[in-house]
Amino acid sequence: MARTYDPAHIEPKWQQVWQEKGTHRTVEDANKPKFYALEQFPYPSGHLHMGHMRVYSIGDIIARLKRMNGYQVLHPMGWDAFGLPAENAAVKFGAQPAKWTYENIDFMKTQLNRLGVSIDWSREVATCSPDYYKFTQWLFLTFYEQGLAYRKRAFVNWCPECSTVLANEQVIDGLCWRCDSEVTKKDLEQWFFRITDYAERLLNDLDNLPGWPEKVRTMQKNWIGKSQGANVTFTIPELADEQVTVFTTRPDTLYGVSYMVLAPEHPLVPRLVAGKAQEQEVLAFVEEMKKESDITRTSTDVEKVGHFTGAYAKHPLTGEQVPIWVANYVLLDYGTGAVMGVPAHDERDFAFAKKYDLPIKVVINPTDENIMWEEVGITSAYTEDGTLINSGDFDGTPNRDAIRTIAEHLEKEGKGGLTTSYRLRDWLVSRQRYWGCPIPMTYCDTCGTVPVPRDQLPVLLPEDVIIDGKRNPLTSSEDFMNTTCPSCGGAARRETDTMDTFIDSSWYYLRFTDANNPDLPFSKEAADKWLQVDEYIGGIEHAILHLLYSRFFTKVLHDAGMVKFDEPFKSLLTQGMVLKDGAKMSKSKGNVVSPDDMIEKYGADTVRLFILFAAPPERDLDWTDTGVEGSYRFLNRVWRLIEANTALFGKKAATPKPNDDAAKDLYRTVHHTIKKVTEDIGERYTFNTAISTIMELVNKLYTYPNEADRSTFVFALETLIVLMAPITPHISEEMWQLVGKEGSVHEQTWPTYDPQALVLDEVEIVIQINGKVRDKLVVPNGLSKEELEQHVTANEKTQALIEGKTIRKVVAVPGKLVNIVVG
RNA sequence: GCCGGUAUGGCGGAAUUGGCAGACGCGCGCGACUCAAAAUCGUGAGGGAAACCGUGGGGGUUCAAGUCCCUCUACCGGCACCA
Repeated sequence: MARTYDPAHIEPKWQQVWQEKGTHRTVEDANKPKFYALEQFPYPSGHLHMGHMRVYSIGDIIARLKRMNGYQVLHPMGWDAFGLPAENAAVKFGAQPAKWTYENIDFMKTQLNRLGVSIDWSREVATCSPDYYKFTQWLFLTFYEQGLAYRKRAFVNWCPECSTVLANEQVIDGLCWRCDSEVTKKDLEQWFFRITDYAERLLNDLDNLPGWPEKVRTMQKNWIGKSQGANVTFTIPELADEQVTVFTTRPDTLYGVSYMVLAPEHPLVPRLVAGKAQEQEVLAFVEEMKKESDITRTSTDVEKVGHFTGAYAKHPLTGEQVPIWVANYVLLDYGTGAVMGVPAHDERDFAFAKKYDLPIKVVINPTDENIMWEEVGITSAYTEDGTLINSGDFDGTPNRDAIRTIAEHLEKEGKGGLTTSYRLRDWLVSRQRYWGCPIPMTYCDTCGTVPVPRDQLPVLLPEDVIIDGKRNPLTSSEDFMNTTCPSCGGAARRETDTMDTFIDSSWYYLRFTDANNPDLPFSKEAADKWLQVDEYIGGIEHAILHLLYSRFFTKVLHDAGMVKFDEPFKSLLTQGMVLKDGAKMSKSKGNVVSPDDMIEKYGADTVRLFILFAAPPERDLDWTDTGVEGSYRFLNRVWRLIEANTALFGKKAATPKPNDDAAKDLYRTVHHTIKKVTEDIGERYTFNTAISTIMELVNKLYTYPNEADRSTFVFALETLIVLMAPITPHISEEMWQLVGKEGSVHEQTWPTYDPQALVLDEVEIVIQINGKVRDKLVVPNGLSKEELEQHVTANEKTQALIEGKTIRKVVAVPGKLVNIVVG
């Protein structure tokens, strides 16, 4: 009686066996090469969705292949467990954040195991566990000691909905990354990480990451936003020659300056307007601007608004009086917070000058032209290259050269020089929320800001707090707030902000290498052994946030001597979204496909197979019910093939003796399949084509003649089971047992192909006439160009095709084609 | 505006180094099995009667272009009054 394929029965069975035998434990074996396969760990929101299924299926197939290929593989999993949803659950239905989170983790862990993912759970981490966040605090202290964590008062991004501040990276088009509320500004004293110190390295080292998608590297480049130019220092005679510096990318236009603009928040503004007629008007404007977010203020739709301060600066080279303005479009925290206005050569400045009737002074002529600007007038900014005019000693210099020469001249005079600006700002890491890692700092009236010593970590999150979504919850715990100063022992106050959860996830990949170390975040030895992560898999949504922060962390820890590498992720695979009917799955659209339902109906192997087959990993994948049916059908097809032939198998591996044409062909196909699957899964990550090649093998096995050699047939079936093991682990294990093999299929050595076996005796050659396919011809393999040409031109079929025509040229490509050009 | 990516049958996609475009799968047609259906097995198809035409449009290089070069278009994404 034939057994039918029953995933509901075999999948839980093998999952239990693997767990009991510890099959997925990390094997530490110095004789083997290492491989660190990592998927971005999930936030424990409650349940895994199809996107999770996809990322973990991709990671698992890679990890399993490497294991069978003789690598020691680290394939761990954890939980990005701090975050606002746990607090929202507390506000909404009174849940305790910790309890809510750990219950979600339990459930999602079950889901992951049901997918058959080969995870070493002995290294599991949850960022909300004191065992983990103790070391997040430990590392915060490292940043502090390195001078990279500092506190400053600033206008920061504030999300009213989340009642907390946000980093620049968390403001997307002026909206909060999590809740899409409009972000406003707030003047607060907050902790920052000095990521701008690393801007240049974060930018340059992108070139050392060939394993990253171009797209992600470009996004990071854009975000860092390097801009080369010059600082130019003006003086203000009426303020006792106080200096004010502008940043410009066009120092070559310095002689064309007709005004200067400061950001409204620029510290000089109140002094410039003091006692002037403009004072009231300007200060009112400044107050108005402080309320607006940078995004609204500098949006392209918003009109440029400026006010004259009544004050003048002195031009550093000409000594001319330059009127000083304030305007909405100048930002305090980019460049120097001040710009020079050159209307003749900048479109924005031109529009501003026209609006406020400021002088326009031309200082660049198109090369080889002598335009009489005074006569013809100027109707738009001239932004092309050219030659300097009206520029003192620099007249006649090509403007490209003048960028450098003018900057160098300024430097000699002590009035500026070449410099670089970045768009990247320091990372604001404080959050006014409860469910996060407490910042290990205390404030003492006597000693000031005092870090909590490492031997007093962790600073535990208190439980006697009020979470109402309004105030900072930690301020509601008197016990937490009031502490003693670690330095003088006197009364002190604790920092009540927690850290941005992106700090937790900026180092978890390091913790996995030494997850149970009680004394250190990780040992240098373990980190240096396993890092870099050989393949990191996750969504494109972290292209800037998590991936930039993690790179920054790694560089800081490298500089602190804690690790030898300075980039964490050698290769990055950004998987596409899982769509249904061409749209993102969402509850509101009602197009959500539940992984649990699918696994229940078809089994995890079918889900994995479909996910990997339906699209290459980096593209979006459209979930189709008929497609899943097809994958299920294929597994049934394989099952029946094996089941019907179990009697042929012996305990020992089959030794193929291909001695007839069908067997020879099958033997060659098996080796071709091994090669293709090995390369597609192991190197190219095109799992879809690996699977299609396996399907072709199965199709061939179905048409294999009964009278052809059995040993080759069994060899093919055995190889098939092994090749499927990384993709569909449960059915492969079951079939391995079904045919009487010993041990686990997952402990088998990955087959290697014999290049000799791929060589054909005869090959089919395409015959082209003038580049068009006209016929095909079977010729012996291995003919040289000349032999092939001779062979084909002498052939009757070819003769017939070219009859009556003159051969002008013959191009022969061995093994492929012969193209005959006739006149 | 600057930067990056993508474009192939009815659909998902393949073609890795310039060498038979459309592998594999879905869907569809036909056949076998069946009283019938499902399941399964087999089989067929890019368009066109054909010459031929076909990889977003136009041009080019080449014996040969989905693949290389130029140019344009559409869509997706990042940055953006960034000085």
